[in-house]
Amino acid sequence: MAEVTLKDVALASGCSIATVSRVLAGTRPVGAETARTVRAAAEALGYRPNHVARALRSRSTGTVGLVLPQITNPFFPFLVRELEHALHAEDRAVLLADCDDDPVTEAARINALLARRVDALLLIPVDERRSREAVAAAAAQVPLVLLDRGCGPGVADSVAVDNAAGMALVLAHLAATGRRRPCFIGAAGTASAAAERRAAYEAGAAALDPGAPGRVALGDFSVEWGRAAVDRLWPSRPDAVVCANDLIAAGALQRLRQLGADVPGEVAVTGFDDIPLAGLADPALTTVRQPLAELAAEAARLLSRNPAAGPPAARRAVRLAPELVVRASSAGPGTRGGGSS
Amino acid sequence: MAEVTLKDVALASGCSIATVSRVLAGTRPVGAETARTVRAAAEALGYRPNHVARALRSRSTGTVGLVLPQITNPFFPFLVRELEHALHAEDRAVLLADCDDDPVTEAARINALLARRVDALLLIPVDERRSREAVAAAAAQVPLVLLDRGCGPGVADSVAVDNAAGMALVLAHLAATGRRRPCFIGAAGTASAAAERRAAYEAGAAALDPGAPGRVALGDFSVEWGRAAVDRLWPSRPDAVVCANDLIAAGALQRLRQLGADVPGEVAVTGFDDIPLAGLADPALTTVRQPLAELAAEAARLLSRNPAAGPPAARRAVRLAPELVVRASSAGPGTRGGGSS
DNA sequence: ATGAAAGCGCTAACAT
DNA sequence: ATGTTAGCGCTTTCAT
Repeated sequence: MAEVTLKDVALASGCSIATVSRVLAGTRPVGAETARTVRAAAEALGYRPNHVARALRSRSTGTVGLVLPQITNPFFPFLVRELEHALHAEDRAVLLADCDDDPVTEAARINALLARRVDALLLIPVDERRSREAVAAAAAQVPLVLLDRGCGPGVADSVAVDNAAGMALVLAHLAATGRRRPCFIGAAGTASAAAERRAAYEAGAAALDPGAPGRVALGDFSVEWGRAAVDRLWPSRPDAVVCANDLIAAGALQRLRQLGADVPGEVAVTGFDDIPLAGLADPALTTVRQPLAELAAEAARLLSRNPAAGPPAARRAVRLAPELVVRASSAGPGTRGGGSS
Repeated sequence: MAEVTLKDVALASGCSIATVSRVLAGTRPVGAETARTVRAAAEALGYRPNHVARALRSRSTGTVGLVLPQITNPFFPFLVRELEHALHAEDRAVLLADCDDDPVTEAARINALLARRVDALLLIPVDERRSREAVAAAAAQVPLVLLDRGCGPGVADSVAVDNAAGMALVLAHLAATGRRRPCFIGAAGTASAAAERRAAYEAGAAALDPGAPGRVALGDFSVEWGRAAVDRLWPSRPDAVVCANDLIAAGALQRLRQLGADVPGEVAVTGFDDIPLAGLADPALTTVRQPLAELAAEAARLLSRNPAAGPPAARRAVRLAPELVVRASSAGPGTRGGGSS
């Protein structure tokens, strides 16, 4: 039951602990014969390397911190899963921190992870502005990649979906299916997803209808806000309700139904993100699917970029193309009632 | 930019590193005067303890592993959030592992966390039987608490909701609102949530209707299964569809609506867990709410139980009482149409 | 109350 | 290719 250490393996295999270390860590060339002996001894004794000691000596914990605003936001668990798999695949462990959507908690969590000597930080900032200081400080200490949301220019590398492209897909689809009076339910604030989707709507919708950019209601990314916003926008009788994410769209859908509106016959509803809820809504939500696995892979790749080579490499801002998922909530106006897809 | 160590603080404050350690870790009595000086020096230099070195020396990483079947199961993120907060509150960090619902991956993840020297393991087993071996082996090495699902008798301490009590609440509610022909859509397998909810339904429903225990369909905990199961059970015209969790209930609701059934007028539908989807469904789902914060707190408490005291303390199996949340999907049969609650 | 010194288990120079 | 020797930064005896 006592811990088996390198020393034990060295004793058992009749060579020095340095050699054993080299064999087991594969760090230097080693005699084929010795290697076999050592591995056998390690196996026999049930040796398990002590990552803590290794980390202290090598100054690398093999651990990355994952900091996110709220794990309960239904969009994040999928991202977390992909990240966890991508990282474990290269033998890095994931220290998880949930910030409760609060920049102060976020700063505390970042510090806690830094104190634990994470090799790198993967971070979805709580707030574009209020997270900046803590994020910039952290980025000065370890490689840091921003995910999904930005945090001001030049703070760190970032990976996100191309929000503008996604919104353009939605608007093109609505135009192609004959919608002419769109409106937009978005989120206030400067978070990149909120701002970019809003800006893209305003830019794209003007081509459809000069009045469209005016039909905008801004709140937060919640179901409740989706419901409330419909009360503000429905009186202007839009034929499409473009929502900044699926939660808002779910709320909008619910409220429209309560008001007796015919979706999609009278009015189309679209979301963004393609969380599971989108497929379950009635009618099922047309939405924009984020390339989660690719986002995760790209983030992991960015983390592994050797930061020591050459001058402080320019920040990268990777944007990945999303995909439109057409479901019943935006079926052509002629198609009354819609079916589930 | 170089790391500030205890030695630097000792030099700056003119005392030994041992004293500094004692001041900063609050481990032993120390002169008030010295303490002040040391703290000032630490502050001035921006000293940050190195948890890795501390862990190597003290044989405690201050880290607990959280192993779960699938973070994308919508029930888990809430539990994860509560656990994260409970643990960070006592300065423990959380290493997250997602098992992709696969016992083999689960075993690998457990080993990875053990190699990282987690102080303890919080684990939601993938499978009652197939997880047992790996879990038992892990429990022999570190304190381990099972969450939400069991893993055979006596393997480890466990914390879960009282599934039988929850199901009894549902059946009592249905009986009180005049339902007489319930049926049950559950999950096959031996996972405790599946088995206990199923058994409780069968026990409780027999009192309502001798034929009820026969109207049971067993699949998995998914929306798809909920949909499919309705096709099997609806022909027998139940007046209540009791589901083993909210995902199943969401699927059942959707399919019933497609078949033109009137919920709740003609048939009530109930879920279990109270995930956010439950409130969003139409009609909103009557369900059983798990006391998540209490479950998390209890799990954290169990982890902190000093395992070194006395004989290997008997395993604890803590069961917490759930709460019935009545919504529109089970409004009395007379109340046609229901409103959103 | 404080200091000196010995490691925790490992990797990385430096020898050989 | 292998062994020897220093530590990584900290906590913890053991002295004083």
